[in-house]
Order: sequence, then C-alpha cells, then structure tokens
Amino acid sequence: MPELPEVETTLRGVAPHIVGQIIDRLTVHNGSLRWPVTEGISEITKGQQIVAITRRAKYLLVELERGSMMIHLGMSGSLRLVDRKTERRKHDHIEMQLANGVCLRYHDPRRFGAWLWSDNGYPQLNHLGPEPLTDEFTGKRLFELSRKRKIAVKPFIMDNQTVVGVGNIYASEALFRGAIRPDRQAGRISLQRYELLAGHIKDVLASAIAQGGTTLRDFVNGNGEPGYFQQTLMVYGRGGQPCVHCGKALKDIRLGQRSSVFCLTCQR
DNA sequence: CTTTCAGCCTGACGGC
DNA sequence: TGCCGTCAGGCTGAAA
Repeated sequence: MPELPEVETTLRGVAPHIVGQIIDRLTVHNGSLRWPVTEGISEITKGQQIVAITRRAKYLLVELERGSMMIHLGMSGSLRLVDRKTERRKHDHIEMQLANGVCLRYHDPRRFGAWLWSDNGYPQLNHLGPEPLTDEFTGKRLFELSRKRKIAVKPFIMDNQTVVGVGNIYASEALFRGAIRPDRQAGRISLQRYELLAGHIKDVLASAIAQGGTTLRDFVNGNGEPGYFQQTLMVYGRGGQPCVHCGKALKDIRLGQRSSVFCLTCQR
C-alpha cells in the first residue's frame, strides 16, 4: 500500500503508543511474507523493551534492547493499534501485545511486506540513496547521477539508489508539476529542470505527510484514521480525464511495468 | 556496468 | 451467478 508518506504517517501514529513499552507477546500467525519472518522471533523479543521506532526509506525500524525489528508494508500492508480483545481480521499475520494493553497488528493481504529481527543490521538498507526530505537530495544529484543514462526519468526517480521513498503516485505527481514527460530519457534533462523537479518531489511528499498520507484501498494509519491526500492528485489514476491545466485528456502509458499518467501538452 | 522483466500474493473490478 | 483477464501503493534477483 504505502508510499513514503503513508509509512511516515504510520510511524507517527504508532510511536507514542509503543515506545518505552515492554513486549508481552509477539505472535506470528502467518510468517510467509516476502522473506520468512525471523525464526524464533517470539522468544527473542519476549520481555524486551521497545527503545525507539525510526524510518529509513519505507522500512520501519523498531529498536529493542537487543537488536531491532525491520518492518516493511510492501504493497498492501498496514499496522493498526487495537485493544487486545479486538477480533483478528483476515490477513492479520502478526500481532504484538504490549504490557500497557495495546496490541499492534500487522495486516497484509498480498504478503509482499516483511517483519524481521536482527542484531546485525539489514543488507536491504546498505545501498539506499538519500532521504528525499533532506539536504542530501538535490537537483544536482539527479543531474549528475543521470548523465549518460538512457533510462526514462520516471523509473530513474523511483530507483531507491537515486533517492528513496518516491513511489508511483508521487513520481507521477512530481513530474506533472515539473512539466516533464515520464518517458523522457533521464540523461537528457537539464540541471535547471532537475532542480525544479527535486523541489516538486520534496513538496509533494511533504504535503502528503502533512495531510496524513493517501487513503488507498485498505490504508489506515496507526490510529485507524484514514488520510485524504488522494483528493489533490492531479494525474495519478486520472488517465483519460481532463488535464487540470489545459483540459486535454491525460495519457496513460506503461513504463517499467507501472502505469504512468501524464499530459502530452503540459509535460515535455 | 545498465536496463528490463518475471515473480512474489490476494482482491477488486469489468467484460462476457 | 460465475469465470477470466487485468490491474494494484514495492522490491528483488536474474536475464538481456
């Protein structure tokens, strides 16, 4: 489900309720996720205190006294805080009961997500690009990394080595705001245009986070409150509908297996 | 090296 | 009503 704003919204919703708490019991109902849930995770985590929860790219990192858990929501995952008496729903694969009575449930119909424990770091985090909302991420970086690259700009900005956390929705929206065709070769875009694009990526992510994340399908944040950023999407999911600027029908093409909606007139 | 592509899963939706 | 194909927010590993 989530793009970065949804993960960030989940983090913010969940953190105040779980940090500092002791794990009474972690139960794995279905450990068959993208990678098998760490063998013995229930025994390892029992009685440990949650020291902190942070985010790197779309990975949530739950720091324990010994080691950490890394959670990814994949395409359809979500975390919810419920009372422990609340009945489990279908696809609630993992639940973590805390000493304060709160229960964190991991729900993921497609099971593309992950829930791992390690005291030795995670290789998935090794080659990630910068966080988009930091000064490490700039138009200059996009320009320099893209020289001589033939890849289309949309998959280029969605590549986690370029910058993390830019998924299909926000890539589409940022390119529209930057007036760049998603299928334009990454290596043929000027520094000036990349500087504008980087700014749009930051704006679109920051405003989505500010609004509490996009509600799509089964997304709910950690408090069970839906976000509502979808109301301001200008191209994503609007193929065939009129462009908000010029009124012409938006084009829908596929790039790297992903649908890409854009305006033939406004984006070049 | 860069780029593309199949695959991991379930569920929703549209066409017949 | 059901069956079938297509599509969906991500990411990996292998092939080209």
